[in-house]
Amino acid sequence: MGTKKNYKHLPHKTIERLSQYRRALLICLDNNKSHIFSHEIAKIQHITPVQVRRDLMLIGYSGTLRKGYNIQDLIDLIGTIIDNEEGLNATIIGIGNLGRALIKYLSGKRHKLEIVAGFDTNPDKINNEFSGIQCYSVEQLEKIIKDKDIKIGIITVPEDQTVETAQRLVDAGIKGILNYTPKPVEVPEYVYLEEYDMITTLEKIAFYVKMAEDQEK
Amino acid sequence: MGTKKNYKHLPHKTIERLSQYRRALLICLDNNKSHIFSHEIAKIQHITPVQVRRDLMLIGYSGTLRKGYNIQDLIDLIGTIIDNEEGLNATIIGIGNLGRALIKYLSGKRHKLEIVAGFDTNPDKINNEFSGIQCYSVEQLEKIIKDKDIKIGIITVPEDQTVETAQRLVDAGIKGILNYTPKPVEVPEYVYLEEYDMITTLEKIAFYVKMAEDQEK
DNA sequence: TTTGCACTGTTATTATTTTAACAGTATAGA
DNA sequence: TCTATACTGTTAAAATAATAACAGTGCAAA
Ligand SMILES: NC(=O)c1ccc[n+]([C@@H]2O[C@H](COP(=O)([O-])OP(=O)(O)OC[C@H]3O[C@@H](n4cnc5c(N)ncnc54)[C@H](O)[C@@H]3O)[C@@H](O)[C@H]2O)c1
Ligand SMILES: NC(=O)c1ccc[n+]([C@@H]2O[C@H](COP(=O)([O-])OP(=O)(O)OC[C@H]3O[C@@H](n4cnc5c(N)ncnc54)[C@H](O)[C@@H]3O)[C@@H](O)[C@H]2O)c1
Repeated sequence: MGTKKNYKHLPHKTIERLSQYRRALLICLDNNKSHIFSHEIAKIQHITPVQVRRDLMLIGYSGTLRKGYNIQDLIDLIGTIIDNEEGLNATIIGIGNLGRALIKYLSGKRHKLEIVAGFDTNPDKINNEFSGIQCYSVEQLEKIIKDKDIKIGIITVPEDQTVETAQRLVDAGIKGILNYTPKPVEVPEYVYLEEYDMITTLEKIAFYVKMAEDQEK
Repeated sequence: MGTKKNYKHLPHKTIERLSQYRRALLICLDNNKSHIFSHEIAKIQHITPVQVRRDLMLIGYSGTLRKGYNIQDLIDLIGTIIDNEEGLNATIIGIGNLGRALIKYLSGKRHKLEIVAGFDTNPDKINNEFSGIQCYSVEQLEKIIKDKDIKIGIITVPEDQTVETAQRLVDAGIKGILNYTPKPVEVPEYVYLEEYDMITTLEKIAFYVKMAEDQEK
């Protein structure tokens, strides 16, 4: 057993929750709190206190009895686990409605995970800034990904441009892709891919709303 | 054992995948295909053929040996499971960048799950249409939710308006909420809640990209 | 007309994730 | 100083989800 934990074996769901815990903790910190109980975190995240404690156990963090967890320490520890020490650069391809919403939301939020460029094909967008992020022509995609050492690409182009865009990102050496278009993409196994489609979430909600209604009858 | 399946006990993950299968199938239908194999569906969704077959088994659908599954039939069956027969109306609160992206994406896509109204506080938005959807003043929220029988609310207001918005939706009788703001909300147990924050997804990607890099060394 | 193949459908097994149970302990108050 | 309380940390059990194993079957080619 070395001193360095192997966070490699943390459950996927724990990784997701750690990110969520940190966001909640940052808000608590703003409210001038120094400590927080597992049941308080749990309430915010709609989960059980046990699950919170178990996650924290897995990352080897200990709180103080009757005081709870030190918020700043926990934020820092979560940072050492999920952040890349040197930081990780990301880019958004397609500066339309969705792309702009995401840029605006992310810009300046995370210093270890920064949007450092946007790309578009529309001349009206190219060479303009959006929420402080420069938009480049897609023609420069490969060059700028290399120059700025961009590792993560977020795809928000029109559906019919998705496959080509993903391929170019992969070829340019990107390591992670977040695809928000409804067109699923294929990537080599060494590229980490996540896809999100709101319709899945909405239809899931619709299903459970329907189930609840059927129950009533 | 009645004739009607009790889809109530379908795994949550299966529900999500059914929605995804249907989206993929609709695309295949456009391409003039009549049948599809489990391994074809699997490829699109980045899962295994076994998982596809298992999901279809759970909903009681049988394909044809050596021909695969009838696409139209499967689409219809998935519809009877996840759609509400009479349709389900939804609304988006906050017609900013994100709200507009979502409205545009959803409008006209699903006839059983329709966005029938938008709400905003900004006079420039109110009484205008966005992708064919009328935007109303939030002052009319309760009235229009009742009049139009809206069951699902999508929240895309500024963060500091989230809690109040959610409360009003609940009070107005909404049954499902999809919260896209970074502020977690609390709702009664009879309201089905989903929250999505891109930062979770991005930080998860960052984590696995980092892990992959550490591996290389 | 038989054999191999390429599929589906189902059961069995394993892995992952959540929940429960409970032991341990510092603090506050009697 | 003792005891109840309100927490944390850990192990055990249960629930959920994914994977594997394999039986069944009809077509196609020989
Ligand atoms: N996953 C979801 O929940 C979700 C929600 C809404 C929209 N979407 C999808 O996101 C995508 C963007 O939606 P939007 O509303 O922002 O659309 P949009 O039309 O407003 O934006 C698309 C942008 O991409 C640019 N573009 C076009 N081709 C390009 C290329 N080859 N390279 C780079 N940029 C290019 C366009 O100039 C435009 O600025 C669409 O595919 C849409 O279906 C997904
Ligand atoms: N979950 C995610 O991944 C994600 C991504 C991007 C943005 N966001 C969040 O989504 C929200 C919207 O982002 P945006 O970029 O569209 O912001 P925006 O400022 O462009 O839009 C917000 C809209 O809400 C309206 N509004 C303000 N108060 C309101 C109220 N009380 N009721 C109804 N409407 C009201 C505003 O007039 C505006 O039109 C923000 O909270 C943002 O943080 C989430």
